[in-house]
Amino acid sequence: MAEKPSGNDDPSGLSAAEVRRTALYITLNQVPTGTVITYGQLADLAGLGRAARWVGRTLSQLPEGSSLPWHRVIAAGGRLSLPAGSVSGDEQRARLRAEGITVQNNRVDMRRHGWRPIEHCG
DNA sequence: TCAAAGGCGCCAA
DNA sequence: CTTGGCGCCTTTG
Repeated sequence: MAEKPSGNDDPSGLSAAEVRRTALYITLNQVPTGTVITYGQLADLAGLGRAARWVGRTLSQLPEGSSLPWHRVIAAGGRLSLPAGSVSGDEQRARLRAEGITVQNNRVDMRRHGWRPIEHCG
């Protein structure tokens, strides 16, 4: 007992980094269609605390077969972090629009599409 | 083991 | 709108 092999100490066979990344994928998968979420909130909901930066980087390094709604992840205030004109930026706008989300000037209405988990007191 | 750098979004002025 | 600073987590030597 009390063994701590440097590398992976997860009974599931997943490294700590893998678990974190998986948590992010799962949380991102929880985001319903036609809804958007911010990096900070996604990190918080994933249990990563305030690792908004880490989330942004992880999403930027997503594998080709992730099939995750990365386009639903935007910056705070409902602003798109991806610049219009870029491949991912253009695709993000197209996908959001295809889901019924109106994007104007790199801005999305969090009031209408902002994901609200259970909290309705506000 | 410890230390430092990197990278990115968030907030403020 | 632009710029600066912040703080945070991850990764590497």
